[in-house]
Amino acid sequence: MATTQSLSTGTLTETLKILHDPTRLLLLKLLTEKEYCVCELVEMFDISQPAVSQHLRKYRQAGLVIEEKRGQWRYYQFDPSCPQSALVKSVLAQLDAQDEQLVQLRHKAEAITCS
Amino acid sequence: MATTQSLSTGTLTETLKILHDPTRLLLLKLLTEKEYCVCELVEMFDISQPAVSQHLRKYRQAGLVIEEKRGQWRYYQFDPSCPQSALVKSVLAQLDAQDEQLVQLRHKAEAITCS
DNA sequence: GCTTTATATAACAATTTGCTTATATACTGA
DNA sequence: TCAGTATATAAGCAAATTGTTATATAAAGC
Repeated sequence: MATTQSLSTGTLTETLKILHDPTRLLLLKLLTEKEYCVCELVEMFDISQPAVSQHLRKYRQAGLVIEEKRGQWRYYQFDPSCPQSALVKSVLAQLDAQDEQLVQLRHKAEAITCS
Repeated sequence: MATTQSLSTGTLTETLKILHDPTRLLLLKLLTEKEYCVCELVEMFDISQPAVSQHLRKYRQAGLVIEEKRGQWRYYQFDPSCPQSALVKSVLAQLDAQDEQLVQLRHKAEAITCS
């Protein structure tokens, strides 16, 4: 259950600005479920590797994700302790669990292993 | 208490796209509290009348607000029965009730009467 | 050290956004 | 009917966004 927090208009709208892109919203939804390696995400989404990298950078700069370097790879996951956590969770909770795009992405993820 | 609903990625991101603008977010926050006449909003925000009108149009087109014509004036308020209602409420609930911009707007509102 | 693989950054084009000013529409009251 | 007030729409512009391709960086393994 997401607790209510107090965000300024600035922080709130900055966070919404990041979430409003469909690709990025789905990306973050996945990152709340488990950690993903960048190369897995690149295979799952129909955009170039730099595009994925740039989306992740936005999340990194906003402090919404945790990045972990392991060997050649970088793993990302949602940071549940970030100040915007309650907002992000309540927004993502509105997403239909059976949303076609989301289901398709999860399906793709199953067939992919990084390394 | 906002109930959880199921929105598609499309509807969800379209709604977030509307909410991510600071002016528009504050505008909608006010419209959830009580109805406002356009001319009141124009006096309260430091933007031109067409700018306010255009923000309201976005909300109207997204089905988030109710418009009521009374005489020469048009009154707007948030439509709590819209499909995105739970999302909107949970987003606005994250806004600090003492947010400086919000407090200032409410203060301005007190000094304004339309007609 | 060189090559391969993973990832980030830079530079750029197309599109979208949020304002502005100018103008149209519509209601009100003398 | 005309003038004033309220609101919407149109046109135009600067800034921001999201993708692309090209390139830089860094780790891994031969």
